[in-house]
Amino acid sequence: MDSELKEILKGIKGNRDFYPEDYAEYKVIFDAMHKISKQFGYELYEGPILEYAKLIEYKSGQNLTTETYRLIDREKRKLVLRPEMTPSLARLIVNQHQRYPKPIRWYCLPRVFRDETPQRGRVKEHFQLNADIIGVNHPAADAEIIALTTSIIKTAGLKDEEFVCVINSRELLQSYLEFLDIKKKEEVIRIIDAKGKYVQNAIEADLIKKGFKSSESKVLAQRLRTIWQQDPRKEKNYPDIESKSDLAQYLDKLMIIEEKEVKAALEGIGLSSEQTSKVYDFTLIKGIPQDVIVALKSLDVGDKVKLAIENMEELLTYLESFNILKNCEFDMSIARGLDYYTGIIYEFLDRTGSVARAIAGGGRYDQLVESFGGGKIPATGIGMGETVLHSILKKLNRFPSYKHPAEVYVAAISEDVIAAAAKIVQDLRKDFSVVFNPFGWKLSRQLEDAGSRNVPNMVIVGKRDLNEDKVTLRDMKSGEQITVLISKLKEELEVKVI
RNA sequence: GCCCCGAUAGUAUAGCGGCUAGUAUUGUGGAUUGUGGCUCCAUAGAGGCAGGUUCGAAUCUUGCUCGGGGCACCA
Repeated sequence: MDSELKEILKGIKGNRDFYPEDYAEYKVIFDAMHKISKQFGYELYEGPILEYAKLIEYKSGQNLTTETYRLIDREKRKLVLRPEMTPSLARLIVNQHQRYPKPIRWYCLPRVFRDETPQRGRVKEHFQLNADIIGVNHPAADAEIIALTTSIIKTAGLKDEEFVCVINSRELLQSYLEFLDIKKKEEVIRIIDAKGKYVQNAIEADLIKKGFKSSESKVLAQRLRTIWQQDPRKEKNYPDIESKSDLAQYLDKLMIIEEKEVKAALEGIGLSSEQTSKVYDFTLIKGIPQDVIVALKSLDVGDKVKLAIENMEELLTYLESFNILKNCEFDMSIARGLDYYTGIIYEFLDRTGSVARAIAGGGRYDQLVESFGGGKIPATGIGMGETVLHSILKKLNRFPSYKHPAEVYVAAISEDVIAAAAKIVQDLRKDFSVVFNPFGWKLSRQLEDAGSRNVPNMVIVGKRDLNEDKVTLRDMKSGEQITVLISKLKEELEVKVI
C-alpha cells in the first residue's frame, strides 16, 4: 500500500470513528439525553456547524482561543467549526425570541470541535448536550436544569452515589470578596480555582528535594492530589502510598499543605493576612447544602452578600422539591466559568475515581443575550459532553453487550420461493427488524449467517410448507421449530420479540 | 506546546540482527442438496511512515504520524 494513503487511513488525531459496537454504547447516552430532555418538555433545535469567527469572539469578548478550528471559505470569510453551542443559541435567541413565549426550554445535541491534545475524557470532536432555560431569572430554573442533568446521568447508568453536583454562586463569591474590600477579585478566584495545583506543586518540589527522580515525583504528586481532592477526610486506605514511608506522611498533611500554599499565594498578590484568612476560611465552606447555608448565615456580612445567601437558600428548597438534594453539595471553592456566568454555577463530578474531569457543567448567564444586543434576557443552562460519562460507564462496565438490531431472519430455501419470501419480508418489516439475503445461498449457509449475527428468530420459507400456506419458524437459540400459517406468523413472532 | 508509555494481518499474538515474517481467530469461496454454531479444504490478509547504522533491520537508532496516560491550556 502507498505510504501516503496509509497515513491518511489512520484518520485525524483526536477525531473519532464509531463502529456499530462503539456507537451502540454512545447511543445509550444519547438516548438518555433525548428521552429525559423530552420528559422535561424541552424542544429540540439545531444550528450550523460553521459560524463566523466573530460570533465566538463577541461571546467571549476576546480573541479566538488556540483550540478553535478556523477556516476560510471561497469568499474569504473567516469561519470556525463551532467549539460550543451557546453562541449559536444566543444568535437564534437574539434573532427570533419574540416569537416564543418565555420561558424557552430548548435542547440540542451538537457535534462540537476543539483542536486540543486528546486526553482521557477529552477529544477534538465530541457531542455535547446543551439544555437551556431562557427568559426567567428564578432559582427554580437552575434547579430544574440540575434535575434534568441528574436524571440523564442516572438514566445513562450511574448510581446516586457515583456522582455529585457541586454548586456555588458566583454572585456570592464576588459579593463576599467585595465585602472584604478585595480589589483583585479575578486573581483571587483564579487562585481558589487552582488550589489543587498548589498542593501538587508543593509535594512535587518536596519530593525532588528528598531525592526522588523528577518524573517519579510528578506522578506521585499527581496521585496525592487526586486522593486529596476526592477523599479529603481520608476515609479510604491507599496501600500504594501507605506502604512507602516517604509518602505516607503526606496523607495526613494534605490539608495543612493546602492551607499553607493557598494562603501564601493570596498574600503574594497583596492581600492582608486578615483578608487572606477570611477568604481561605470561606472557601473551606462546603458539604451538604443545609449545613452550608447555616455556616454562611453565621458569617458577619453586608446586605449584598446576605441577598446572595438567600438566593442559595431558595435554590435549596427547589432542589429538595425536585428530590435531587441528595445528589447536590454546596462548595464555596468551586469557581468555574470565570467569564460569562453571573449567578448559580455548578458542575457534575465523578465520584468513582475514574475521570478527573467534570461530567457536565453549567450556570446562569444573564448578560449573554444582552451582549449580543438582544435585550435583557436571563438564561441558565448546562453543557454535557458524552466522552467523560462514556469513559466512566465504560470503566464500570455498565454497557450492555452488543446486539445486532435484526429480530427476524427470513431464509428462502430455493430460488423459486424468493418471491414468496420477499412478500413475507415486506409484511414483517411493518412490525419487525428483518434481515433477508436472497442471494441464492443454501439454507445451511443462511442458518450459519443468522447464527453468527445472533439474530434470535428465523423464518424458513420453502416449497413443502408453502403448499399449505405455511412457513417454519425457528428459535435460533433453542433450535426449536414449529410450522405456522403465514397468516398467523406475526402473532407468533410478537410473543417472541418483546 | 511539553512529558511518559506504546505501535507486527480486521482482532489477539510469536519472533528481539539472517524473514521466504509463524500461530489463533475473523473475512471470502467451497465440501454435508430443507436445518447453522463442529470438522475439513482452498483463498485473502501485517512489522505506522520516512531516514540512519549494518553485508544484512520487524528487531538497533533519529524524526514524524497515530493510539493510551498526564501537564499546561480550555471548560
